[in-house]
Amino acid sequence: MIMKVKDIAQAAGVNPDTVRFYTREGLLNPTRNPDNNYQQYDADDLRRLRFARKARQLGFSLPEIRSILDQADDHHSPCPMVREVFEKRLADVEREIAELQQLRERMKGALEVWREMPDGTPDGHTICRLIEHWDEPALAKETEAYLDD
Amino acid sequence: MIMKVKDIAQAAGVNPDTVRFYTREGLLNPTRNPDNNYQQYDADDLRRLRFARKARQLGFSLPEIRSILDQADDHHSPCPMVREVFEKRLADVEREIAELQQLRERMKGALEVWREMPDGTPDGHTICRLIEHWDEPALAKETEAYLDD
DNA sequence: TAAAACCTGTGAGCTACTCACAGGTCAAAG
DNA sequence: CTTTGACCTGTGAGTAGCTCACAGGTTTTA
Repeated sequence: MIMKVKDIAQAAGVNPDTVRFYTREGLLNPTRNPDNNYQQYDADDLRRLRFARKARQLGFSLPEIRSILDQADDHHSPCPMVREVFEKRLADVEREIAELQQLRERMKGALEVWREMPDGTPDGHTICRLIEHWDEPALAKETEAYLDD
Repeated sequence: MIMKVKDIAQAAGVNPDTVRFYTREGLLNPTRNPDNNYQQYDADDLRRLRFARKARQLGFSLPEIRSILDQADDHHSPCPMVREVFEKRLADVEREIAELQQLRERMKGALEVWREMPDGTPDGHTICRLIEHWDEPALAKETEAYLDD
């Protein structure tokens, strides 16, 4: 089964440019049609592409995916590494969720407060009191420790 | 009050490079010391910088912030726009949270399933069964509708 | 046979910084 | 008075993962 860029892109549900990009990045290994210089993708490439997309959904980076693919090519089992990276990613996701939830609560609180505040025209001292009266509890003591994060 | 890059950066708790970047982007309007060509920031710049940082924490983009600042310079009240963009951002954050929570559940489910799966060496048909046996319910019917998102 | 639709590679654009570089300036220490 | 170190300057590249634009070649369809 020989596929051109658009064919394999369609079969995997991605943008043809993504296929080209993954090819550039070495995740796919198409052959060449010597007649017209077109890329020729086969079933193995499709498998790799679908794998890469699934891994991306799971939060793996392209270098991680490439390294999994490379190990698989060398007949090593990449799965232990997958488990490891996966657990790290799960922790990342949990942290991201916690941060976003915190942000959401702060935004909701701000909206509450803002409901009673007038708009007001900037007067040289105030730019937008809606935002200036937003307190960010996370960033106290600004004048110190500006290189710590 | 005249401040050099490092001073204002420290006062706002940001990296000096960020100050330079914001200056390049037109968010800050320092004057020049003709003697040595150094940037001179004043209290107004500090106010703008602090405002910009707070707005960033709220999820505003730099173009949005610049437009708020510009409107404030023209003595218009930017606050109605702020309320509007803010509510959009809140909706974005809620959506992000929902997506991440979905992802987390799927990841947890996958870890459950994987606990019973052997690692297995790739055999030419299978790359990493851990990931290949991950089902993504969100992306059904891959071969159709690949341009819909 | 001509237009439409595809293919090619390369390069830029997106976001919000951060860092590196090469060279100029300035304050305190010797 | 000179040296040393810390600061300043602007520009350009790098980050992640695509996406799009461009200019030109090829294949399919009418």
